[in-house]
Amino acid sequence: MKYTPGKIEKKWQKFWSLKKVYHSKNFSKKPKKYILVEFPYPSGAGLHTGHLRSYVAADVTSRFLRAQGNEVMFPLGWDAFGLPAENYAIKMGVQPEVSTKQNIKNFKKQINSLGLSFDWSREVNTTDPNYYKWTQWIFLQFFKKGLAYEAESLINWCPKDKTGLANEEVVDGKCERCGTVVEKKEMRQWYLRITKYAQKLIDGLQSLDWPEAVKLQQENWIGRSEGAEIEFPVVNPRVKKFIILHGRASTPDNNFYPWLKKELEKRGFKVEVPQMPGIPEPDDEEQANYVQSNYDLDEGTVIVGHSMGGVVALRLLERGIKVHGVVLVATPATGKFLDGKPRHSVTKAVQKGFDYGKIKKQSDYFRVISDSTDSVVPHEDGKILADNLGAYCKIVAANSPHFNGEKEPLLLDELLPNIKVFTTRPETIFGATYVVLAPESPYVQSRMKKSDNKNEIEQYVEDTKKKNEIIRLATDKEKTGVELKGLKVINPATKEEIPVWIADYVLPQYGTGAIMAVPSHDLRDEQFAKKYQLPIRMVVNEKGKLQNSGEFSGLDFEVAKKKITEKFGNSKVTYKLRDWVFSRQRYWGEPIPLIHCPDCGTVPVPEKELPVKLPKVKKYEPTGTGESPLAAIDSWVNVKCPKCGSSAKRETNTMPQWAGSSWYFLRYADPKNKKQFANLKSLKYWLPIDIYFGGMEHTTLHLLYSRFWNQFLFDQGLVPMSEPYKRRQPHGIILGEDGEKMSKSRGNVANPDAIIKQYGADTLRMFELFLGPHEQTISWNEKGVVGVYRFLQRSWYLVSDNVSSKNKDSEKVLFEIARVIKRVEEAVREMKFNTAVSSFMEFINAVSGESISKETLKKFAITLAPFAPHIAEEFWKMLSGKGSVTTQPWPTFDPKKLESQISSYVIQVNGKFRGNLAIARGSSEEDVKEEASKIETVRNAIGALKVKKIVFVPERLINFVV
RNA sequence: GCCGGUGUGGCGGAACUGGCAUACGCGCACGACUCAAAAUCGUGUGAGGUUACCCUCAUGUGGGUUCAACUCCCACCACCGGCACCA
Repeated sequence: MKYTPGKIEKKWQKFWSLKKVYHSKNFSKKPKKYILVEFPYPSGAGLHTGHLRSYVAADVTSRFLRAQGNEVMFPLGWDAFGLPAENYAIKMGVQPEVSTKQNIKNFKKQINSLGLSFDWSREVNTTDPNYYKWTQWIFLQFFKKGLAYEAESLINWCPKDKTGLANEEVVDGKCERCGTVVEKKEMRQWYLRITKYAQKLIDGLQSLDWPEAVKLQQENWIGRSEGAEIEFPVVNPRVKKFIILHGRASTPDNNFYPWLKKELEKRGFKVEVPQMPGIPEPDDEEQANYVQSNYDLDEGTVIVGHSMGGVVALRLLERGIKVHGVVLVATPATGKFLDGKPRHSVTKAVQKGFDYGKIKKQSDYFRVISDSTDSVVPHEDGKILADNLGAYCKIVAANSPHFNGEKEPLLLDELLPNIKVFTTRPETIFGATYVVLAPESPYVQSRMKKSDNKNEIEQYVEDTKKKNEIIRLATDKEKTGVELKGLKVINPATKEEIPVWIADYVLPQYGTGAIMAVPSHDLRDEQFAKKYQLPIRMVVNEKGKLQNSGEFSGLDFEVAKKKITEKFGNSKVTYKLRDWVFSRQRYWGEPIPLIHCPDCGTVPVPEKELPVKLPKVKKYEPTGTGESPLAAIDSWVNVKCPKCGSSAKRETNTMPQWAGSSWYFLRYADPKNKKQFANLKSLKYWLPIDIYFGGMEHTTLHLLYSRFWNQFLFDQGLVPMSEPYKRRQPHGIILGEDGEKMSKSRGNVANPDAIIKQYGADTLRMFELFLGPHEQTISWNEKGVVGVYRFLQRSWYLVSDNVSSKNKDSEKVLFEIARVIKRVEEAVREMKFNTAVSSFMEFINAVSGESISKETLKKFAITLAPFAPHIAEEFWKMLSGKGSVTTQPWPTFDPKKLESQISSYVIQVNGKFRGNLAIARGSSEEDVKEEASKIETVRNAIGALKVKKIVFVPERLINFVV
């Protein structure tokens, strides 16, 4: 009988499917194992050898664990949303829905042709509305907890894919998918606040059984660094005095006034807080009179007017008083109040109006600060004032509504402009000889116009915008920058006035977007300082002791770091991780379930209306304008606000491909649930995942994102564990035969179908494992396939030649079968599948020609089944075993059979191999020594020399030292 | 630059806890079967010296520890992967 894989494999695949042998039960009494492989996106190209790496390994593991008596869940599904699927549909000129369905069908066929033991009863598909309903639902939980937010900012934009990208999707300044150089684009985008979980994501790694390399890579990506934030006050010699005008019913002793006075005085300014007349219902003119006649206001004065005090400040200027600056804090402009209570004096004062034309000329600058949480004065009033005064209006969240807190630190920032820097080396502050701002820094924007070299700065900022990420981030590039002339800051340690520069080597999104430059102890600062001839001062010597550092000189740098941080700043931890850009301007993704209402703002779609289904459209190509194709579908976009019922519009951006894959492993536990994404009881039974097989390339993408989602869901009490993946098993990349990455354009993509056709799935499976260690990168080389095929063929003859015999096992066979079971068991546990295959081959080589029993052949079939399940089933049938080989318990072996009665000793002289000795097990050192000494080669090696010492390792080795 | 990893025959690779380096497979050579070929089976296959037996040298390089090192320690080299003007 010949081995014909083509015939037997189809048959058994059908059998497994019909008998549902791989379906796993919830709440079985057996111990559970959850084995997971990364679910594929069903591309048009079909399954490739890269997929096989983890699928086959995970399949072997699953089958092995089943045989060992576990309830094993080994599911698969489809990650079918996203750019590749959409691009493929565009290319084929069909709807993504259609091509996706087709591709899934094809994939499934290929997967089944490999005999993989997936539990198809748990299949999920991210594009199925019953699935993405829950993706949307989870998104809304993020939204409700303030972890999904909308912001306008510079993001990475891929001009080819015509969509925004997350930071993780940009590799070397290029789009991770298509390799196009990304651009920076100012866009409104949805973000997930993954940065809030930065620390948790680092901490969680500790307890996981993951390869160190993977943990490290995630840790580096999150990029925690400890340092300090230090403020460098801006020099403004013209300001001598502050006068704080309190609000309508206040006194100088309440609100933030005493605190602010103290803070300003600490910095050497004169501060006055007049006790205004006429409270609680004052007259603005009367108060202005009082201030005018009792206090000196001049061009060195800054007036801080809080609420009604702001109105008085404007009145003073209207009268012709000149001051240096005016800061209006929560100052009313319309006379309307949010709480509806009347404040007649204020309304009366405001409604008289102001002569803004005149007022504007009386102060060098105006600044308006409103509180977004104000419960009295609408913050829109601030905008009105700012417009009229031509000033910059800042809307912030005050410590206490209407700035009624005892401390309002944001005010201090406004009154005393300073540049806040982040540094990991605060101990070098005495060497900070200049400060550098990122060109994108908002401070540069507001300061630029006043600068002495305005044009030069504007030009530099413009130039920076035009540079793409690659050029900007090239480290070998010569540093460039311009000085912000007319601006100086004070080094808080040395009290020196130092210059402020703008340079693109400082990045806007890290730290505070500003640095203190210490050219003596930072290479980049040094390059910059040398080019622009800025001073360089050594402050730490080679032995790590401070010098030229005032009272800190002589201290060890570690000690100084602590002390200096305490004295001049605050310790601060920053992360490189950035918030996750979560919207895409493409069609084929989950619609973001939000509605924009002109009155109510952004309103979530009510839960019972989920899923927000992706509408069917004719044109789904990207628009390129930064808007999703969905925006063009009026009938879908226009809806009623769920809160107030007025006309509103749907959010038209879709989610990135990473959304559906961020929680799919939870759905497998309870895939058909209509009321929840999965019930807690099922999750408790199955999770966490025992082994997660997948690629290294997902370490800082899917693996990080899904841990974040899971941790969030855990915090909401929706999942039972904070970490989903107990053990991670990455695999090496399979390169093409030419040693290059497999790609269609190179034409080096290996097609598994051809091998299956020629040699069968069992050969392909075992060959794939035999190629090399699972974690290692390997080149696909089909030459070796034949070796595995020969092995299966020899196994076939071994079994078929012995089925009808009544042989007994020879001693050798008993030893070999025990050995192979043991070795395979160990190999699977340690994921050394290549050596498992070797063990099988050695077994076949060793027992050919031996007398072998049916019992032993059955054991062999069960052991082989995880690797080559089809042929193993056939063996099982031939050997008249009952049922399926896949449901047989793992064979046991007698460990005593492994201990031969004869020990083979290695004989060494001076550590060099000189011969072997076969001697009865348990022989004494004396006996071994005597027998060994008789061997000629050993005698020759010892010769006339004297044996000084004998090293004896029982049952293994004897070494004569001469 | 920083952080990981890997270096073993012609090739893919194995070697437990320091104990016969090169298992297993490919390839190659020779032989058997055959009219012949393929397939299959058998034998051999690290390098050099020696026609035998045997000796010497070999696990990226140089050193060290040890009776004994692919394995442990130190220094260096090469390649692969990740991060990277991250203050």
